[in-house]
Amino acid sequence: MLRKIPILTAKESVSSAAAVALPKTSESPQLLKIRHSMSHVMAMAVQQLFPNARVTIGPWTETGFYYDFDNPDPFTEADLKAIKKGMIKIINQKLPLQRVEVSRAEAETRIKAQNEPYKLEILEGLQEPITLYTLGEKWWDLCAGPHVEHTGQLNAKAFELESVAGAYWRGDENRQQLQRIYGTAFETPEQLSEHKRRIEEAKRRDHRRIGTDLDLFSIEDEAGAGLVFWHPRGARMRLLIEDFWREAHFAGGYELLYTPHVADIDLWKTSGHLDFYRESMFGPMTVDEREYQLKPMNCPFHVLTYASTLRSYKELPIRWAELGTVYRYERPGVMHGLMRVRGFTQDDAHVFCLPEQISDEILKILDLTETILSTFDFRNYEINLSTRPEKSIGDDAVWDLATKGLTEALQRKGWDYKIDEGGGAFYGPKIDLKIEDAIGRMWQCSTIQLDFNLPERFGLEYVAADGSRQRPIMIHRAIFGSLERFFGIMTENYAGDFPFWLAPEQIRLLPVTDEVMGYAETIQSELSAAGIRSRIDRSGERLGKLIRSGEQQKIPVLAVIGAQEAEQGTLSLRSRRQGDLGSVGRSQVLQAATAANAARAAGLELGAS
RNA sequence: GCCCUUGUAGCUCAGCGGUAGAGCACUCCCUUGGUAAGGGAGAGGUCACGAGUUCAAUUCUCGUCAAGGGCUCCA
Repeated sequence: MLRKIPILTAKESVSSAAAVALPKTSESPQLLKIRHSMSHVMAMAVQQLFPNARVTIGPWTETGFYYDFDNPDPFTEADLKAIKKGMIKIINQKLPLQRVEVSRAEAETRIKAQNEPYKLEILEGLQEPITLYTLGEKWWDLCAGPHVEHTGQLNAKAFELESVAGAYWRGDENRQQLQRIYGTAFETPEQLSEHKRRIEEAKRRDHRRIGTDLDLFSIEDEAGAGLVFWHPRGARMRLLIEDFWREAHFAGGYELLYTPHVADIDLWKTSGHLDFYRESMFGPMTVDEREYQLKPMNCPFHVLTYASTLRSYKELPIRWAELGTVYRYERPGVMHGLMRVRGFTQDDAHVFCLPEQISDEILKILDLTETILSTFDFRNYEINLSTRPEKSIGDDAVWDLATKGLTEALQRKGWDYKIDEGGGAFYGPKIDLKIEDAIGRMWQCSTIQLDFNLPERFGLEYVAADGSRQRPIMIHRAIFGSLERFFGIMTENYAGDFPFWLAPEQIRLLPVTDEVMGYAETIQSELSAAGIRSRIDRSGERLGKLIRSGEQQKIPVLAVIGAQEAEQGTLSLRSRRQGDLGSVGRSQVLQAATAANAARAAGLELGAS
């Protein structure tokens, strides 16, 4: 008999294909006009309602538009409603938008007549011809366009004002704080509702929500902002991730290090971090009249480890990795769940190698990166190669060699990449990798950076074949970046529906009656002995409730145990990803679960019984 | 750090100048129930923290801390 079970397929769990496509602004010339014009309509509506509001800039963004105002009073939610109404009125009037070319002098006269100081400042930076757009007869704005021909081409049912936020004039925090109103607009109401659906979807996946619901982690007021508490379920997942990470690194020829959490502040003077990042570091502490610093980076420690003995060229490449927890002072107001915290764990590694080894080493890193990320179902990447900036150290020959090494490795790997000319750090070129999640968002996690600076500062050497002392090339790399942040991204990618191997509780045993509790306990100890994470639901509720709780907690496999199962030595399996798996022998379940863990699989593979 | 919003039970939220409520979760009792909520009872709150106004503050004002949306920043 077929049962009606809402089944989450593997496909759905990682991607929810949308029927309505939502182009980015830059991908649709028409949408660009709509959004750009919409911001002008909004500005006009605002000035009708708030005559004291001064206009500044109002560009489109990839997902909508905004306009920054200088207004004596902050805008409220109620104001947004009124502004929206005003916009609809303007749209319905089908006002023409017309491009007008004027001389600088005329533009200046017109702006002064309207008392718009910000516009005047914008004008200073413009070159002739100066263009402005009129909206109807009374309102106009300095603008290069393009715009729709008249507001009738804007759909009054396909736009929304979304939020008010503070923003600085010209993005400079020392200048006037402005009121920014964000909005979005589409060609059709269907697109708008799809846009809203996606916002809801992102909310549903929010790792902060899931972290609380599934009891994975918390951040405690009493302890301080940006400091993460891993609860047992989250800690178990983190451990699984770390175990996998270690295994992959040993297989990739790395050795692991453990280094201290604090060290003499001189280390950070030598490394140069103190000069550059003092404001982003936790303050120093004095012990025995010596100043110590909580570590914001692991690299100096790895460098010291390298320097602890004389190295031969025969030892290179040296690959050392560490899950190193670092602390950085983040300004209040910038923390965000696990994504931006003050204490986090870098999956940091440093490779010390010869110049001619660069290409091979980078390729190995790219391979390892792919191995690790794809295990979490991140398979689409966006790669950037950043080259030498103007202000930088090291001589041209080394930069060329290094950049060539990175390029060569990317080509050998067969990955497409973009070049960010001059985007490298002052101390070396780098490769950054972004991963795409299930709903199309890009997240930068992995980074591979060459560093000519630290080996220099710490005087690192190796003895070359000819007996001379040479400076090794140093590569910094992180794959997850921050373990905390990656955990957040991964959680949102899976929407909390973790693959079988990673779930903190893999199988929940649901006894139909108390009579089968003994059998359930036997199964549970069998599973535990095999390293499979299971629990018996002892709440004593009816089966329907047990199922509901299990599904709400996103347990990958629910195993119903009744008199029938106890008698036959089976379990009735219900998988979140695979649906009803029917009645399965206990040894077969054990086998399949063990195999799934070993293979780090998303679900169980049950052979014919 | 800056702008706006918020902070009431573990979670989601209601409430209000006279000292506290709901749903879910939790505990106990009844029910032994077969694939997304069985019934009943109970416990649980310095209303974030500090100060001020007031006869009286969870409620109003100010400050602090934290969270959310942005801005700025991010080795």
